[in-house]
Amino acid sequence: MLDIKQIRDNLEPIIKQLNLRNESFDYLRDIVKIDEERRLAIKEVEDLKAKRNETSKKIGEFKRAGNDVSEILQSIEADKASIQELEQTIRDSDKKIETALLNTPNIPHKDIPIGKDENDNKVLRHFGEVPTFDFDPKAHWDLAQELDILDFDRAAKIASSRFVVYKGLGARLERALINFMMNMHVEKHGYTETLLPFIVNKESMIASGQFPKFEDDAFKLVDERNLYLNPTAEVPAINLHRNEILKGEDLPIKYAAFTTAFRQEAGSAGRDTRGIIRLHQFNKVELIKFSKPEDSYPELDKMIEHSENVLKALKLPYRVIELCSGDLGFGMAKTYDIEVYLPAYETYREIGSISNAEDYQARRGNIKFKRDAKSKPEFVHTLNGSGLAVGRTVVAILENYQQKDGTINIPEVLQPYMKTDTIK
RNA sequence: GGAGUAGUACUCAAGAGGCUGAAGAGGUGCCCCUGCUAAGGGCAUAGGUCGGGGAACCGGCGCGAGGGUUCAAAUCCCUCCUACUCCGCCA
Repeated sequence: MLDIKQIRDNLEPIIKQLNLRNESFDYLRDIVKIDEERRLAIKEVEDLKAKRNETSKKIGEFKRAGNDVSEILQSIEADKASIQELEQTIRDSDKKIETALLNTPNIPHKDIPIGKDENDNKVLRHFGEVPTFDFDPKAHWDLAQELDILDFDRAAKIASSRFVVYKGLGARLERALINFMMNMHVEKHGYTETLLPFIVNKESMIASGQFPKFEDDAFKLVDERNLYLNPTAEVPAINLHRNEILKGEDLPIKYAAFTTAFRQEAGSAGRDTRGIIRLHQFNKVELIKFSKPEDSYPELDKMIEHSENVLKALKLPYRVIELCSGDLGFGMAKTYDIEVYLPAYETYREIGSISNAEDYQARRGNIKFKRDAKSKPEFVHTLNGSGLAVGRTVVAILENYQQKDGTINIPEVLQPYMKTDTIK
């Protein structure tokens, strides 16, 4: 959420910067007007309340002394209605401002590329060699079918389309990757291991920025409690510290979280219908940090390095992209995508995304810190990054490590986890 | 799922509508006292947020959360959340 005070003081620059997202945020001008009226009403009602408090005190004193209070009572009778009326006005304004702000995305960082859509994203760097094959490389779904390690038909029978059953060494590869990634981030990169709820409530979805804008993407439980299937570990992890004031000395706080993610893929009907690139359920290892504002960009750089290290260890070719203003996610100020090369697609596909939300989620979730015991609480900055999407990593391994005979070599670092060097 | 109890500041805890933004204790901090330590004594210790103001400061809200009754609510009423105990079910 953006700060209404900041908007108040920098209205035009903020609108200008937000408009780089290729939407119009001119409505913020009206919001600022409502905010002005609201503050006038607050001043008025608080003065009335101060008067009422004083009068009430006096009534107490009079009664104890046994004096008549009817005259005093009469003197504030009219105020009661005014207070109620003003409070209603304030409530209405609050609601309008809150709704607008909850639906307003984060301000893009001033240094990110300006652009319309993903075509304007900026490629920052490449790693690894795109593999060359002396045969026609197959798509992962064909490889998987021949190896009998993925089963889409039975998954559809059990659940629906966009689910998969992993089988045999396919299942073990998924599990190996989860363990490998978690171990790396915990042991080498110093993140604290967490295992979080896979179901989250509405407050958590709002704080992390999924709601109210993207309710259609979530799986809602049929239940009066407003519970949803976790769409990304970012949601439960960010909410670990919702409504908390952290100690400055504890920052940055770094969590690594494996979760299964559930998504409706509402706007993606017909896209990536084959294979396991886009499923309703997939596994992901996620990195989350809570940092001091001044540290968040250096921490972002470290985080992207941590994500890249996974692909480097697996020896998978990838590139790093900086998202332009038009492609930037709702709650983020700056995002890097990591895209892995997929031979069957003859292109790079997203396998991870690393972002700095600055204080946007912190403000929604009321996550603060104190520099020391005496100082005023400030909002933290929150960062999240994939470390990585496990299913897509399986795709990348199957496709990049495939052999002419349809078998798959296992990357060296995974062999201890797989207890084999080939899937055949 | 049933039946019950409870949620007050860092912790424990008092609290029957006005004198309670909250007794008391512990803890913590500073000081005094002793050669050092222990013990003892004194003082301090509600945060947070919103509004006004250049600021000092003033004011609103606040006793799990949200509503309500009242001139006035920690205290009365309603809804919800959480924790605990017992029973039932269960990996």
